[in-house]
Amino acid sequence: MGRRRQSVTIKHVAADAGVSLQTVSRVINNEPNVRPAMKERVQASIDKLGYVPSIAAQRMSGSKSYIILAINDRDRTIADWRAREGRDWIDQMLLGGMLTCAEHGYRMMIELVDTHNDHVERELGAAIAALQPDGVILTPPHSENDLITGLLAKHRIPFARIGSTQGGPGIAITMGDKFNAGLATDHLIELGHERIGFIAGPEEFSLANRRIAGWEAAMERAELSTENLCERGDFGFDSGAAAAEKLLSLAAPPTAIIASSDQMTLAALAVASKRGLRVPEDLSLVSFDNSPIVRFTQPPLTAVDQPIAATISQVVELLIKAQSAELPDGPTVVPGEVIVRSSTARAPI
Amino acid sequence: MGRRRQSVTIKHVAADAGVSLQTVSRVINNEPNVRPAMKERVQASIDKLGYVPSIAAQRMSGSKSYIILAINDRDRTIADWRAREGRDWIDQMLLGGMLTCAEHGYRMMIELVDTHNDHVERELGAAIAALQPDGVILTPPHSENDLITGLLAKHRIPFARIGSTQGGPGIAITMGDKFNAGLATDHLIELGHERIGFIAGPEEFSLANRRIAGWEAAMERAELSTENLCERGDFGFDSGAAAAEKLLSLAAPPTAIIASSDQMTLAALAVASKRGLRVPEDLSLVSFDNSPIVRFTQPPLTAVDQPIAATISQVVELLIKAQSAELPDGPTVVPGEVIVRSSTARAPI
DNA sequence: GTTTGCTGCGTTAGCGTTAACACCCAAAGG
DNA sequence: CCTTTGGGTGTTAACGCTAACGCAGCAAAC
Repeated sequence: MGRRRQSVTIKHVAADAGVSLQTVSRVINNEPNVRPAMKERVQASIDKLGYVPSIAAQRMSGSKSYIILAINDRDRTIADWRAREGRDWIDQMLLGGMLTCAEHGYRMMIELVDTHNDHVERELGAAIAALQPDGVILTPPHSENDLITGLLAKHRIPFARIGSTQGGPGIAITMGDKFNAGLATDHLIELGHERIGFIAGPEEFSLANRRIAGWEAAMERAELSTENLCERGDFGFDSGAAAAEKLLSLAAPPTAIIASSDQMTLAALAVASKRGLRVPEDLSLVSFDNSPIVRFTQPPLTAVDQPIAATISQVVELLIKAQSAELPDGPTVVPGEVIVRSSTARAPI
Repeated sequence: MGRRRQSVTIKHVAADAGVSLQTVSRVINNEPNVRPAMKERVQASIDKLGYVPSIAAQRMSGSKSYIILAINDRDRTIADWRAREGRDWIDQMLLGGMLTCAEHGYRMMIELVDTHNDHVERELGAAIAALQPDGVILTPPHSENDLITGLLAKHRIPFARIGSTQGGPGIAITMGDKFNAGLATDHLIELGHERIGFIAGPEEFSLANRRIAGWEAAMERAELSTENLCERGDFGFDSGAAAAEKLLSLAAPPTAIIASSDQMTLAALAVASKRGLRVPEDLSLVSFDNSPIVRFTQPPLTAVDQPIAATISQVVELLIKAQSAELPDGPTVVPGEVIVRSSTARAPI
């Protein structure tokens, strides 16, 4: 196999236009101090030859890499995949991110990293060194891993922490978990519910706690008790079932339950049906995530839509800007909304 | 902004180990003719300094780019995304591909390209010139676009055509559409069905035609008629509903329907329920794709599982091998299987 | 004892691009 | 008229890595 070379390089363009390499480079990068006539001439040669700069070479000579790296948890991703459970986090992220990247001439790459691994730092370090991205997007639970954020800060790479409200380096952006949980709770309160259960996510996800806070605040505003009404799960089906069992076994069981993931809500639905409870007549359910599956359950679920794509899209814009300008200071919040379907109704009398 | 340099380069390692750059390079690339003692010494320095080669530089010096590029249709991807309809093609592809890439030290990148655009060639050309991938994966309908395959062949980049049985350059691999359709049909025949309808995909997808062929062959083997029993859709809900209406309005309506996508099957389910037909007592349904949603419908759908992840995984392996060895000649077929759930039952008497 | 061949390293010359600087020329200022 | 300024362009030297070749040293073959 012979060495495979780039077919048409900046040299060819320069030769064709009869100018120096640097002038072509200037045109490519839209730099000032090029006469319009010259610019046009070079551009004509570029178009004629179908020249596209090699990002590898661009990166080599010290400029940007035009790559935004999104870090996801490998274990969780693989688990989701095997289960084919339809948590479409990656899909949403990929699209929101990729389209926005493309608009700015960037590309997005996904890297799966093990969270529960001793050498997260090593794995991530390898990825950054190999790819030299211009920006990094951290998804939960990586977004609050100090080792990772420290590493990125040290390398001076702009990065964003999705789903984190903590201060510190990097852009913090959340999907308004507290606000959204409040929305869901208010929706149920308006329907006359007074005992509203909450199935939260695991403690290691700070968003889980923020959602609890939102639910509690809404309950407090309405002067309703939250005693015993909060259980934790791990976002998966089984844990959701266990939590729902507990809540529905209470002496005064809730007439509505908000669960922090579609899977857990599905579990609650199954438990309710097993216990002979009709949804929504006897029990109202509100889900979180609004992934595709909730439209096809019986009944279709009222759900809080998490604006993943919009969030990632905004993050990408911020990261690209971050290279020239300074980052915004406080955490950014992208609010979601409640999509009302048929799993919520007026509270039973 | 100062020029951002790679923190630890091959030079540092060479200096630390007291050897030449080339020797370090040889160790990195596992080349022969390095004494074990030397190799160990260099490796120790690499580990100590936490060195990782820059893929940009590797690519520059004429070696591989360690990037596999997956081309998807932008329009369709965006449409799926907007609709949140849970077609998890990208998810599956990403995972099957990324994990296998990672095993071999490669990375997978996704590129969204407009099919119905005049400048597909330009867009794709730009992507390969910029990225210089070691291999390209073409998904339908790109896989049968001669402009694209021609371009790749010209650039001598190994590529795979997913879902294409056509001969020609590149690796052809399909998910056994004909075989799988036969499986689905046989399943229904075994249950005693004699009038089995088929809702196919659009003609521009050759897999749609192969599925029809599989269905027809199975029907023929069982000496059953296929007359009027095949309708086309575009894989989406509405077209599926229209097709189901037609089939169920026949003088002798089918007792079972196979639809070529989950969305179309969902539509058939809705149409059946509107017409007062019970599934599976009055009408059996078999779906294609087995995406997450089919487990949560009422009843859960019997579906042909398309082994997307496994297929992409295998393709990646082939592409990586293709760089050194020659490609396999004929088209490869990865068979799927029928996942039996509750939407199929014995034919009504 | 010379030739041949192989192993195990080092040296050099790029790969395609941009940063940094050098240069020329015209217009402005003294 | 001579300087200064700065816009427009070319030249050179990296960037981090690998291919290609060079050159010892040693063993087997003639």
